[in-house]
Amino acid sequence: MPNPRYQQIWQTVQLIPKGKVACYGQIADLAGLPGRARLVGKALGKVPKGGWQGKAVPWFRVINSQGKVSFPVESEYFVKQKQLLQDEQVVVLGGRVKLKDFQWQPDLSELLFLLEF
DNA sequence: ACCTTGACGGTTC
DNA sequence: GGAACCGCCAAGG
Repeated sequence: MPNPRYQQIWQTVQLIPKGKVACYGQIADLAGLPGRARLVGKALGKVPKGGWQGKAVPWFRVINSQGKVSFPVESEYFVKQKQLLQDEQVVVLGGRVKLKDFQWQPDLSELLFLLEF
């Protein structure tokens, strides 16, 4: 079994709606791990293929606080992430997403609803 | 127990 | 914007 903190992070990432993105730090906060953005990065690097508990983990919807994709532009993963985002109408220019337009901003009622399970 | 390593973040220039 | 710098801290070796 994976580290429980990783599970917590994966589950939080699963809440990001299609067509939206979130930052590492934002996920850390929502997961109850404030200040541990880097841990989120580590956890995403260890997402099991095939998802977690039967659901896919949309790792590609997580970018850094500057709105940039956190992979070297020439890397395979950079291309893949960009592709997956664009497939759901998220605009990626120069490796960057306009957070102002695409960042997930759950309101309180939404969070309470999502945590109902 | 010690050390290195991060898919990071905020501040500052 | 972007680069340098420093803080952060659990995981894994």
